Amino acid sequence: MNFQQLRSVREAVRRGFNLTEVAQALHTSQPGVSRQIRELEDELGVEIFVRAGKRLTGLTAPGVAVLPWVERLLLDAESLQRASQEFTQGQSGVLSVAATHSQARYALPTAVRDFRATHPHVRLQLHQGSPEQITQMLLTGVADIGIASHVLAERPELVALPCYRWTHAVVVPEGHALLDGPVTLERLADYPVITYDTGLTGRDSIDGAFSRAGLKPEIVLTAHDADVIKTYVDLDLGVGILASIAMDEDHAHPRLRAVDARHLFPINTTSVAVRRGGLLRGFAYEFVETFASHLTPDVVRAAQQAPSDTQQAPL
Amino acid sequence: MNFQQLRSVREAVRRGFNLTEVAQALHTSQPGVSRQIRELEDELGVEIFVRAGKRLTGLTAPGVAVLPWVERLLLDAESLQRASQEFTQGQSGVLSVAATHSQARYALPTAVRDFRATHPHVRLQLHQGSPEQITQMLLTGVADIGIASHVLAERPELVALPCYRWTHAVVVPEGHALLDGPVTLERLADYPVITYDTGLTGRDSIDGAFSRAGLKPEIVLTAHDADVIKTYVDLDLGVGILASIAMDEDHAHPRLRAVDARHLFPINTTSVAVRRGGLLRGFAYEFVETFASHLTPDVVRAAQQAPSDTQQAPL
DNA sequence: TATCCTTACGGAATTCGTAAGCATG
DNA sequence: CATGCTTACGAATTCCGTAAGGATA
Repeated sequence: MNFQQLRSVREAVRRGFNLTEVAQALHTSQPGVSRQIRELEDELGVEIFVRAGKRLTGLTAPGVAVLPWVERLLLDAESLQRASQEFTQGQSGVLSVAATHSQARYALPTAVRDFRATHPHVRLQLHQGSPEQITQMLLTGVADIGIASHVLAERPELVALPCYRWTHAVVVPEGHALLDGPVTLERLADYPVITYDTGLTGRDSIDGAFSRAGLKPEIVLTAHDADVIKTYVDLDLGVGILASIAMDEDHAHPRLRAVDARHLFPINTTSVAVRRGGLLRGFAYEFVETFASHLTPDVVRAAQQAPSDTQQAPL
Repeated sequence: MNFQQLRSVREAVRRGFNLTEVAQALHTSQPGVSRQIRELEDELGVEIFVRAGKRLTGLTAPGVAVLPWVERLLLDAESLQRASQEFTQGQSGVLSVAATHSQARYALPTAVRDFRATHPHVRLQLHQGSPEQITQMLLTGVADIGIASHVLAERPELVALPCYRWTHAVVVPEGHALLDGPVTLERLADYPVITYDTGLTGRDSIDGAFSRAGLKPEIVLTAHDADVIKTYVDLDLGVGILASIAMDEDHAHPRLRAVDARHLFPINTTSVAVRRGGLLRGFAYEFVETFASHLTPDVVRAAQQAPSDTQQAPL
């Protein structure tokens, strides 16, 4: 068993069982990949891939059993390398962070600014994606840190640590009738609503609040991000419901007014997620601490070991 | 990076940095081992071992950081092989169980008998040891399953699952004065006591009960196991305190009488421990189930993944 | 001086890429 | 017939063990 064999298997699965592609990705020849896979299969004594004639079409039962271990071994090998890079490269290297739009646009900028000031030699990579994409980036090792307001760690391979809590705000054009008197769910439901797509930025908690109140608001537009919502509220298409952080002093809008809606919708929690059992470079832990000061390197490392629910760090 | 390099590093640490020994253990030449280590160090860019001239004397700081990952990679590689053996070897293979004397002598025999009947092609290896030795055997991969009445899983690399609860019994020769009337801690403390060594078979809970009652019994003999205790009680050296399972119908003694002491000492728990995150052969899970029927394969596997304290299975 | 690690060297085994073969959609 | 995996083969590389060298307790 060697790592090239494992890499070949992992890439073969990732690239839809096309060994020609795998060869390109691994910078080697196609017969080479074919051999690596065959050799591993021989050594283990099982067929990992289903072969339809001379074409790979899927995973066999043993393949399914073996694959998680292949991926784990390769991720662990990276952790080992990171462990030594800590000593060779000091405070330099690459840090890859995946976040949803809301986080990247409103929560992360100050953390990124501060981090770049304290860690000038770290190349920071930011990837935007849906919660599912972020999960995937963490699992494949594309990203080291994931940040989203959605539960990321439904997978045992990941640990999520709560960072901060936030609430929604209602946004209307200046002089809107809703501004006269207190905002209630009932009054809100009288207007067309503009808010996030399902699964994004606390949309679930918005739906939940309305349905618990027996209300069915007319949702006229769903968007990926607060900027789009604000744009259409400005065009008077409806009333916006978005994360209040998107309307704070730094992101005020000349013609729009925000009303705090924490009394209407449940509190949401933004979490940082990392691979369970993995190792990150020291500065990765420092980035998390910059983003959420209570998530010190020790806290995050302990959560990654996580014998019990240590990951429930206090907010 | 390759597995032979990792094996060389691991063995070098285990064998006290003597590469000549390592070479013998790995069935290779000593210069070979030397090279493997040097190559890994070159690739990682760090020195793993402290060299005093031409002699290895210890681990460097990077070495300490890297070693856990080396061990984890090698254990994972074994898990991968086990995953495929499940398909090649079916219900045959080797199962290594480590247990304390008490467990091996009184609790395990029926499980072993039943397991051998249902799994005739599994070669069962039993290792006796102290709780610390059992922990070590699990960590190094010598044993797959550990059984002890002592907390084994103080280490994050292990998961412990409670199997059954048990209490102590007081053992005296036939006609002993203690048999007249109820047994209390106070009356017990009037006699010389024979019981287990510190750290073994609930000795801690015995000490605790006496000290809470403000009593200091005279302990005239401490033993590793119940058989020794019974022998000396029979010689009238004192009053025995041992696990009640050692005096049940199957292990009754012609001249000795047991008195239940569950009202005197705290309840003890015997646990099964396995490596967290590891994979065992199917029959290993079945052995655990044979030993403790509520610890089904699914329960144990879930505990090994253990995002939270799922390992607290009901008794 | 005995033990133990490193360096040097040569043969053997492995590895890998090119080219040809063949099955599938 | 274009795509894609396997087999075949030869060259290059890597690997590994023996033998010699040097350092330490």
